[in-house]
Amino acid sequence: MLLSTKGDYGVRAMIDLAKHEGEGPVQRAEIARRRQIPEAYLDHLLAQLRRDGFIRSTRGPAGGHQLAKTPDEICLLHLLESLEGSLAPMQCLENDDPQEEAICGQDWVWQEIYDDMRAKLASVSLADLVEHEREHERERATAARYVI
Amino acid sequence: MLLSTKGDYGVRAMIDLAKHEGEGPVQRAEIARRRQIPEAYLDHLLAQLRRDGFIRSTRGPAGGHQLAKTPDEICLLHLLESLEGSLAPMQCLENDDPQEEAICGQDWVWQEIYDDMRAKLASVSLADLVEHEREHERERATAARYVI
DNA sequence: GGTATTCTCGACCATTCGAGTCAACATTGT
DNA sequence: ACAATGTTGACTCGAATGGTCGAGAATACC
Ligand code: FES
Ligand code: FES
Repeated sequence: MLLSTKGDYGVRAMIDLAKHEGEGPVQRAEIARRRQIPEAYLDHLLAQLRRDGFIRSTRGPAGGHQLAKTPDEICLLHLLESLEGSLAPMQCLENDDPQEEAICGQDWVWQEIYDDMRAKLASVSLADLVEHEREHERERATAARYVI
Repeated sequence: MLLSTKGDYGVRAMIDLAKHEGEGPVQRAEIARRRQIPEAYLDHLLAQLRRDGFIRSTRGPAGGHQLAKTPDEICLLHLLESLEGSLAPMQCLENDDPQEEAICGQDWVWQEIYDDMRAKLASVSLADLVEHEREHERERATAARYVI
C-alpha cells in the first residue's frame, strides 16, 4: 500500500474544507462526521496541514479550520507529500540512493512510474476534486429523479 | 512504500536467472551473492515464484533454479503481483470496495494512476530488464576504456 | 549404501510502522 | 468565569516487515 490512512483522510478533510470555503471556520467535529474520520486522529492531520501552510486554524467558540490558499492553488502532490512524507514506490527512489546497477537493474522502471505518478498528482488541484464530487452529486440526484 | 524488499529481491533474482538462462540450474547461493540478498530469505521468494510457475527447481548436487518460461513471456506485473500480493496504491482499490462517493471523492485519481502503473508494468518483460542491464554494462565498459 | 549437496518448509523472532486514543493545556468568544 | 474549540505529546496495541533457524527431502556421485 502506497498511501496510509493519513493521506486519504487528510485529502478528504481538505476537500471538505474546500467545499465549505467562505463559510467561516469548519470544526474538526464536522469534518470528522461528514468524512468518517476518527476525530482525535484528524487532529494530527490538521496539525500537519497547518504546519505546511495549507490551512489556518482558530481556537475558541466558533473556531475551526479553513483553507489558507484557494482550492486551485493546492495540488494533490504537495498535499499528499505533506501528509505522507514521500510517495516513492521503492526505498531506493526516496532520495538519490542509486544502487550498483549490476545488482538490481529495475530502478529505471520505477523511476518512470514515479515520475508519471507525480506528474498526474501535480495536475490535479483541490478545485478539481471538489468539481468532480459536485458532478457526482448531480448525477446521483438525476438518477434519483428517474427512480421516482 | 508500495514495494517491500520481497518485490525488489524477487525481481533481482529473476533477472539473474534470466541472465544465466541455458546454463543449467543456478544455485540459491550464487543468486544471493551476486544480487545481495540474504540467502535464507531468498528461499521464501523462490518458493513463491515456483508456486506461481515462474521457475523450476531441482535438488541435489548441481541442482538449483531456472526459468520455467522464456524471459519475454514474463512481465513485471505478474512477477510483482506474485511476490507482493497486490500493488494497489490504496486500500479501497484492492478489490472493488467503492466508498460512498460523498465521503472521499478522490478514488478516481488513484484508479487512473493504478491503471497507468499496471499498464506500464505489464509492458516490461524480463527480457527487457536483462537487455537494459546488458546495455548498462556495455556503457560502463566503454567509459572505463576512455579512462584507460 | 553412504555421504555430500542442494532445495523445502514451517516455526520462530525482533523491530518498525500504522492507526488510533487520551489527557493536559492554550486560546478565545460571551 | 466559563464553555467551546484547537494543540500537543505521550502512549498503546496489533500487524507487517525482514529476516533467521533447523529439521527434512531429493538427488548425484562414489
Ligand atoms: S534497488 Fe532500486 S529497484 Fe532494486
Ligand atoms: S476511500 Fe478510496 S481514496 Fe479515499
